[in-house]
Amino acid sequence: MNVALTLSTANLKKTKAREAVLEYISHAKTPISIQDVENAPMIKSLKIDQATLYRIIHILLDNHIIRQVDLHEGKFRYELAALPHHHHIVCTKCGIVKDISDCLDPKAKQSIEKETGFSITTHALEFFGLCSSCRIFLEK
Amino acid sequence: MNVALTLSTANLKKTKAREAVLEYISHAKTPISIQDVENAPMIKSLKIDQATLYRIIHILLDNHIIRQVDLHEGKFRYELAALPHHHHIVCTKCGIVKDISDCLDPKAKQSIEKETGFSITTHALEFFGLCSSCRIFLEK
DNA sequence: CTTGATGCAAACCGTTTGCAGATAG
DNA sequence: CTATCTGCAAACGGTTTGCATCAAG
Repeated sequence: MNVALTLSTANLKKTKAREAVLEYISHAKTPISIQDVENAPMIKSLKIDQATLYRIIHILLDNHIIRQVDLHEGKFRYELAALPHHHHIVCTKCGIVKDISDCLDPKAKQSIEKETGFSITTHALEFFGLCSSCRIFLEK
Repeated sequence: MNVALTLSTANLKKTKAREAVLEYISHAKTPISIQDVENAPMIKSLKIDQATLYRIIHILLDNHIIRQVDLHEGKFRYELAALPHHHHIVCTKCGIVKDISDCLDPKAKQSIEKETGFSITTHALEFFGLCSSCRIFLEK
């Protein structure tokens, strides 16, 4: 992804902080938390304030450049909004997160809308369990 | 549900605070938050400390009397563990929560375990949208 | 009588905010 | 030059903790 172009397309001022944060998120292999962002060497060296990081994240969310992910950790994570729709599986021991391509049967949405009278805009689906390494470790 | 019996079956001391909290949760129609618990008149009149409420909730969780629900609100909710497995739909405008009976195709679990190498212990599925009242209100 | 439950106060973590000064356009 | 982005510090809401006291068994 072209970070500078993405920012200018969204009419956002190009600043060192914004470029660094977006650069970091766009290279992440899993959804990342604000804490991950602050600890990234690339960001640390710029000494960006935590409040600024939160503000940048909100701007990127508002402009649909990133999306929020909630893996029931008591904090949010973020990933590029351009990624295709998918879900996540989390290891409850080591915390590793993997993407899942599988999704709901699309018929489910309609039947739930009918059942509840809601109009559904989004859904979230998270799986929890043990990754293969943790499972092997626990079996010993 | 018999609150006193539930506590004694789990070898938990029967106290006013525990009985009141469990009584309250067992009559709730939707998953409730700690804040809901403290604001319930029944609980308020007993002047139970917030720290105590959190401790009671943890004990009930540990003993599988209640379960944690995460509706992406930045806080947790709780519901009776004895309720049959189900999911939730949340109105993003007014916050109302409804239960959903629908669930995943059970085949999905196996295919995801195969795809990822994880052994899945739980999953969570949340729907977000507008309830019928809020939708009507917004259309006007 | 003894273990463990409670109240109180302090602290935690993730997040938001107000304000003054810096900087992109 | 002006709008807005940033750093700093303070505060927030949800949650956890240490410690002394109290009550269930």
